[in-house]
Amino acid sequence: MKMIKSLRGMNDILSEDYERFTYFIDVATKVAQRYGFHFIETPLLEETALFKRSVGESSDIVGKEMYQFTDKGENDVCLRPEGTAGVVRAFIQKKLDRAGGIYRFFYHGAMFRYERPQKGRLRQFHQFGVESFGIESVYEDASMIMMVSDILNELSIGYKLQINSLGDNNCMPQYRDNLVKFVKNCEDEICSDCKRRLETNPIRVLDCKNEKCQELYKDAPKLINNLCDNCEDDFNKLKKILDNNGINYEIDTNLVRGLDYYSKTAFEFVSDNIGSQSAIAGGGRYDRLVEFLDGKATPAVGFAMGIERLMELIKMPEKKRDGYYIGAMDEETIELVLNLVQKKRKTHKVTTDYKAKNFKNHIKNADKANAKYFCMIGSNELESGEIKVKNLEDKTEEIFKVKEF
RNA sequence: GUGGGAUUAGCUCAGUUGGUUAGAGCACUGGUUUGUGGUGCCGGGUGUCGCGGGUUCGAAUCCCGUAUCCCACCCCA
Repeated sequence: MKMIKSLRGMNDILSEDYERFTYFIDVATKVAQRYGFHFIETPLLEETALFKRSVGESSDIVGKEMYQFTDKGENDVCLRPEGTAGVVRAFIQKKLDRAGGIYRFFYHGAMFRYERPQKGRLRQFHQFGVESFGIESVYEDASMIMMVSDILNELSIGYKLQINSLGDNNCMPQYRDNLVKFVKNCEDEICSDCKRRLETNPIRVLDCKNEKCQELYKDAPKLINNLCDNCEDDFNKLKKILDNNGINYEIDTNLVRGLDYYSKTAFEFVSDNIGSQSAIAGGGRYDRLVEFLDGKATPAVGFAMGIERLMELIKMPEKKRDGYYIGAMDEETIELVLNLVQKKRKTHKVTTDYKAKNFKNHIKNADKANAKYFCMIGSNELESGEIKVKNLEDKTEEIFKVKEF
């Protein structure tokens, strides 16, 4: 019979990986809560229309790169490819846009994209993200960047921060036209990918990997030099806040977003240590998305980080010995041992072995289990009613009465 | 979707121009030094050589297909 394996690009997370995984979630959760964010859980499955509308019909994304299917009720549904759309939908559905005020959410969970897998790029992967609603001020953008920085610092992950401004309705469309005009002038020389981008998503020519194209675009207009007053003002403020808080960054005029609802602040944290899929966190302002999804216009900003990519970069804190190991030396003491184990488990981590073994074997087990305290029960202990408990860290021993242990 | 590399023990990997019975380290496991630790010693599974075909007297080795992983591109919400 053929062995059943997990689907392509879908991994199990266990043992060491799981420890790293939960360690990341714990740290990120703690930091997000310090910034005043609250957990939100949204469904893994949503109506396809939600993503169609938020992402737009433009590129390959819809249909080609989403897990889309018709369910038994004939609904066109989709496994969520990202977290923002669902959170925004929930925000609108709970009428928080009408209620007014400030709402800050964080989430983490599985996302699904039907792509060809690479390292740090799976079909089922996990993201941690936050979304903030109701704040127009660029200070929120800045504090979001600082939040990511805090998380990465606590995990001892090195990074580079890149920022850019995407402009808004006033300046972006005009800039796009100018860029298209510029690129059309050298259309004969650009690569075939860029020719296609010119039609589908012109801004994306800016981060083309072809060296020849980059050479051609060297003198292309830069959005950063064509921002309207409001956008420029905010971008300057952002830089100032980051400077004031000792956050290093570089301005990457080629850092772009494909989708229409993004505006103003865009940022990305990248690592040198994980190959071409180097972005470990990305975010920005999306003041238009709530309205796109039929809510009342609400300014918003958020970010998401890919947990699998971060996992290989996390430096775990040193493991400490923890809990007890209790072993039986003779057949007749096994029952007593198991009683003590159960009693102790009300308050501590306890490992044991169901077989009577000699001292060496037990202490080996204790060591493997990374126990902090070690005790053994044999005929001697049965007679005296006393047991020795050894601290495996500092090698001291203490004697307890069995009843009081 | 496009191009390239890989797949042998639980893990990391050897494996001769195709030749008889398939290798190391670690891990695992049994015994043992008869009560104080990451040991020592003796022994042991370590295996459909990714899967399916083909060539051959004979395939881990050569050929074709396929799956998965890795690398780069596309895309990146």
